[in-house]
Amino acid sequence: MAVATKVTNPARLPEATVSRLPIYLRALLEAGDEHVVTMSSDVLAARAGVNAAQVRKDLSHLGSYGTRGVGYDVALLTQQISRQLGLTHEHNVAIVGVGNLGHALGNYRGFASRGFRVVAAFDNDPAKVGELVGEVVVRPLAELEEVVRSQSVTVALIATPAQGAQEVVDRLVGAGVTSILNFAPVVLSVPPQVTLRKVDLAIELQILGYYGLQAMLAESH
Amino acid sequence: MAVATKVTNPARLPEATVSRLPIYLRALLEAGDEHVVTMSSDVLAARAGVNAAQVRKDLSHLGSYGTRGVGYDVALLTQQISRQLGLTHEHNVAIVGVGNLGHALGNYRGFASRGFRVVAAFDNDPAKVGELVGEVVVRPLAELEEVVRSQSVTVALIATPAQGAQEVVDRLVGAGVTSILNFAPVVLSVPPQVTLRKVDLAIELQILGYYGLQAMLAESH
DNA sequence: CCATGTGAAAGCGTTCACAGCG
DNA sequence: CGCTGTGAACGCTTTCACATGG
Repeated sequence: MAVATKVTNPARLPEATVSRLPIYLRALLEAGDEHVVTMSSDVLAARAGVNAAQVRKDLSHLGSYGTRGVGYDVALLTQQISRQLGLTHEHNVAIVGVGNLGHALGNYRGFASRGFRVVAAFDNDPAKVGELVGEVVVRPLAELEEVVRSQSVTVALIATPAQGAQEVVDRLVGAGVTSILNFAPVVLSVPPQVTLRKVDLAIELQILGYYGLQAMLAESH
Repeated sequence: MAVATKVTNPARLPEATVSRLPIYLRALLEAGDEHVVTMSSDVLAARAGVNAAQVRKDLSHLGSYGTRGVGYDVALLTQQISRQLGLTHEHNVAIVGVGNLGHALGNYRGFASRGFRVVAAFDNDPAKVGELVGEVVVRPLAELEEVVRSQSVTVALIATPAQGAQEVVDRLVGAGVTSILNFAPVVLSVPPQVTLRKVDLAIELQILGYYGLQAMLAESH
């Protein structure tokens, strides 16, 4: 009934599509660097490591940015995906927990490239306060709310031990953070309007362990 | 037609189930530490952050290890999941690429706990060769095949820059590695008998960016 | 009586196959 | 003619609802 607006329609994308858009974007940026002007779904699929039909279906959700018989304009598609992902906006990031991982995150190149900027780091160990991680000075956890608010932090990376993590998350959310990436080996809860994703090395290894075992068993008939 | 053997049947588990077993396992280990003897699917679900029906369906794939009217025996279920995940086997791990991330991986506690042991680290920067990462000495990439074979490495963590990664993977696979966890921001190819999983910070951030943007748009009607 | 284990239903995601358009 | 965009088919995952059994 309702006539859907077409190109400017901010319709929700399927989750699976959202999770692949950054892969397409990376492939397109690399292609752009190589001065590739146009790309078919076949080629993009090969570069992204997925099926060509999947690429077309995913991209069709963004609108109609391809040309039949030709392919997709690399520059145009790059721009459309960037816009959808909100990479045109700036995201201020805080790192909580400055152990080995926190340091690695702070020094990671690839934030700045696409609109993410680390503006604060926190740790509850007084010995670490004052250290430099990436380009910011480590502050005590007590200053978390104040800094999150004053620096307009919307994204947080949790690199604390498991035990303190839920409390940290509650405080971050209370101070206005809306997106959280959790590296701590613990299940965290957030209110529904906050997005929480996790990166868990131990879990990934155990999954690899399962398939490794299956391969061994298959090998020995 | 074929009569399926029951408990000892090493049937393939659904992928989605495999990816949740490590979460259940962690919850069960924590419960064990708290001297919890028995757990219902409701409680386990709450601790794992999933739906109770999901827990029961997942666990039903392992066999029938619950007691109706009571719940699951924590010790028994812990043991069954560990066995399924191959955690009773030892997995020798190599880290390739010893930058910030490689160091963080090398120092990560949580390998040893469940059958994974870092036995080698490699880097092609001569300045890094000889450094200590975790408990192993960094070796030059030239020694990769020799060490993978002599140390029976089956699992590799790729923490190199994007450009060298595919070549490293090819060499690892050639030398007998069967499971790879890729941290480099690039799409890698492996033969079908090798399991490849990826952890990609830039992609995770961009996904967060999408949902963060959606939340902002929703907020302003 | 209570919680498991499981068919059945509903929901998503992927892949196919081809109509349609440049 | 070639490649996109898409309806339809298929398969996997989640959730429901309840029969089953300790």
